[in-house]
Amino acid sequence: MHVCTYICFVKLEEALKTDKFLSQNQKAGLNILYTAWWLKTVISSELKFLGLTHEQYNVLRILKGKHPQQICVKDIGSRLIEQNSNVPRIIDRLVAKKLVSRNTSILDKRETVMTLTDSGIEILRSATNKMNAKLKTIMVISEKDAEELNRLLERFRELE
Amino acid sequence: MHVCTYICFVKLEEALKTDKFLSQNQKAGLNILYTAWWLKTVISSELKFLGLTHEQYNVLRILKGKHPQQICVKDIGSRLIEQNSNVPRIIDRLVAKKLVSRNTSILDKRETVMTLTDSGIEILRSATNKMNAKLKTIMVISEKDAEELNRLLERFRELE
DNA sequence: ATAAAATACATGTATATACACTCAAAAATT
DNA sequence: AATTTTTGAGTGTATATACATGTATTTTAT
Repeated sequence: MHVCTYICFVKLEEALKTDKFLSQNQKAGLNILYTAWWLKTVISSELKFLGLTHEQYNVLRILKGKHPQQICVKDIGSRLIEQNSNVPRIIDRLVAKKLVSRNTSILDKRETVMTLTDSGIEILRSATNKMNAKLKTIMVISEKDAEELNRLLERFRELE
Repeated sequence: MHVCTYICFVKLEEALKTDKFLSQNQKAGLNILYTAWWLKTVISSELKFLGLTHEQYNVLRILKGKHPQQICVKDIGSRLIEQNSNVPRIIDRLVAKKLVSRNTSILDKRETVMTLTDSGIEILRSATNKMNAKLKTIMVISEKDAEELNRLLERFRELE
């Protein structure tokens, strides 16, 4: 039994203590959920030392993508993986840590627009360095396999 | 642009509003996270009508697997996909709904053991029927593709 | 120009996650 | 047998998710 630093089991059967899967299809569903959980755990664990959560890091990265332009709450939300994320509250925490500045938009007063502060840029740089180094050690499948994996995941999400 | 009932984008580029991926490997990571989120959303949406959450459903299924034997908190936890789940509190809600009965183990008084109640069995039957019907309509890749997907996901989790 | 509808965000509630800490019971050590 | 260590569960806190509702602003329709 191979237990890695993050209590990761390579075999799904070992992770879930069962080998009763109705089909390869059902097993794939569970496998996707488990792999996502494992990946989130690894990522969160790296970010913890910087006092950031996974979602806070994702929001900072989205802000970086537009920097120095401002970006509104709705546009941040539409770029997040978990599309039901409550962006205003994630921003609350980033503002409290002075990593992000928040203002009402002049063009449309309904909108709240955000930009990274200097310390936001700085902490994001550290986080990204740490993350890239870590991901290099854990995501080790070949580009060809990764391409096939992407193809199958998109097919998995297709309906009918 | 194909938007399904669950605001699902088949193409990751559309889901995340970006096509700047550093590598197929990095894209695969995001793709796994997005697919897992989508699958959880579909599952949760089916269960909502029965007043169950995804995690409550998983715990009920684990209890069913042992029924009529009892199972302790630790063993439930070790069978859950999200291995940091706070099992006592999930159980709290199932006990409050009278779907599960909870007792201190006689053999080891540190352990708390659970079994399904009759209404627990009943609601799980409805939930499983609903879920299987739904999953049949959304998980439509071939068994051969699913097998390849499982192989690649396990390879993805390998280290070195 | 005014009223109605839509949009953007904030906020409230329930549940879950992640993790630290406490306490009782059991197991291991002396 | 007494003490120490480990284990299993419960609890507290911060954050996030999911979703409903409220409010101000903008857009559309009349």
